[in-house]
Amino acid sequence: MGDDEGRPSRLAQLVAERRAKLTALRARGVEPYPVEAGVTDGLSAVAAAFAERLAPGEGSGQDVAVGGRLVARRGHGRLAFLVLREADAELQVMARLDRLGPAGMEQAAELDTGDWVAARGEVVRSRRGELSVDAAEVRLIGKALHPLPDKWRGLRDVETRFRRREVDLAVNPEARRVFAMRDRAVAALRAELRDRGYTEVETPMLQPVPGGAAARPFVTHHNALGIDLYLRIAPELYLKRVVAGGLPRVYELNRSFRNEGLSPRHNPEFTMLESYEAYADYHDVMDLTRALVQRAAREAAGTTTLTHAGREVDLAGHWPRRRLLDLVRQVTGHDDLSYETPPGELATLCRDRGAVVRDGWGAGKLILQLYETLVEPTLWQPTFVVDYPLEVSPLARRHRDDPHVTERFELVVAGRELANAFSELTDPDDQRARFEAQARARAAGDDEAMVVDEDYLRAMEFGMPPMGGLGLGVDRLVMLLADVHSIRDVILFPTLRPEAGDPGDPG
RNA sequence: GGGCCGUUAGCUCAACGGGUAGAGCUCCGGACUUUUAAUCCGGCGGAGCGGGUUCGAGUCCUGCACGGCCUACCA
Repeated sequence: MGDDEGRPSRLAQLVAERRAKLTALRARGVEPYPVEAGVTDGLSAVAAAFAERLAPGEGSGQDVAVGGRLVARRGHGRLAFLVLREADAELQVMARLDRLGPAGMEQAAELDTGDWVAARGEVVRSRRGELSVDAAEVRLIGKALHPLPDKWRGLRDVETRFRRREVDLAVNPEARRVFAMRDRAVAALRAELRDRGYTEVETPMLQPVPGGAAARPFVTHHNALGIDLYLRIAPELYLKRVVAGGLPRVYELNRSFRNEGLSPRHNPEFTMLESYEAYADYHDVMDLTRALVQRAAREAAGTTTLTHAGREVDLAGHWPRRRLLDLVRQVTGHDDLSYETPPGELATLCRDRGAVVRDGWGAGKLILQLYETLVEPTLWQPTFVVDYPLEVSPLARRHRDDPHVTERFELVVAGRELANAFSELTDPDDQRARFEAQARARAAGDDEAMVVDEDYLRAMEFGMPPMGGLGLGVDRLVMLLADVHSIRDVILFPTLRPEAGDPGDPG
């Protein structure tokens, strides 16, 4: 495109100019992609070490060797200022003819923004007070063939930001902020679990029977074994087998995969924290969940009082625990609703209130539907919604006082589910009956219903301790903490359709 | 999957009732030894792809591609 009549596009011209420089360098025996950089000092370390030192115009007498991406250049004839950036740190390099000589100055002048550059020299403060390296040597260590986006306004186009995250990270501080926050949040979750004596484990992502959640899986194929395998939709069943094996506290923080539609809140691969603790019940897990989220907030955002979508979210203190049925009774004004209310009556109520209904749904599913439609979006401050209907909770233990519900909770913050947890079902006969009910639903056309997992049932038959389990959506937690509203902003390389055109052409 | 909206130079943005598109950054050439969105002078570069209507389409209609938002399923 734009390439007809032999007239190169602007981009092609820019790339050609940079390629010409690269060719000229090689002709002079200079390698534009050397194996070693000679960088011994980090930009941020140098900036920090001299932050409070040196008066304008003063030299330190100390040499450093730094590296970074050239993000700005200000030439003054016999003097040039080069700005190097490494992550969020920037440092100015002064290239002076006096110091570098004609050949060195020429090399510095040939650099383009975007190039990776190493500079060695004395740390000084410029006359205008900017910390600088008075370069004795400036060296190209990685030539950029493509121009950087606008140095002031960065890269705005959302599609390009996701497709070329390297450019987004290079020029948009906001992108770096979000992923730095993600790192701190994940580290905080691991630290809290470690402090509580949890063991981090890794269980199969390739599973012969996809279990642990209600979702459609991705299917793949193993050539040597000649079998289909599924990318896991949850690690749950394997983790519970590890607890059955005698590790009392385990967790896994890693990817799961669900073959569902994409949205600002759903990516086909997403990161979930799942933890299981022997001798704990769902009340204990609520305490754990609150500790995890509060610690992640403190260590990633620096506070438990967040702003999200322009509204305050206060994660401090204790969080209310509300029974799901009570919330539905309250929002509908029907105080007599129960899991024994005839499904036909509930279906009518659903339709009246704009909730989607399908044939064959029982009271539990219908009440859940009312909750999800009418209540969940309105819960802004952190709330534990407890005691979910039995029929929609095939892996959760029956409630000790109420046969219609399970000891299950979801944590809702900012109108969204952040975690899902329960007192785990440990009775193999009950589990078999639940699987069979799921299998019947599956046979009736529910392709998200679970299948009977005999390996898992046999593991249960060896005996499981009572345990509490947790699933926490890590991407959504980061969205909450970072105050971003698309899951694609917290996943480095979100799933996108391939670009049109030759897929082998690197743009 | 369905609905609505978007796509102008490498990047960030304009303009106009349908009449042949303009700026900043980047880049190239020149000046400049203390700038920091450096400055000054000169220069290169453009309508996602394909049809249609029209004397004439970036602008109107339409098909496709990709994206965004809403919706459906889920975390």
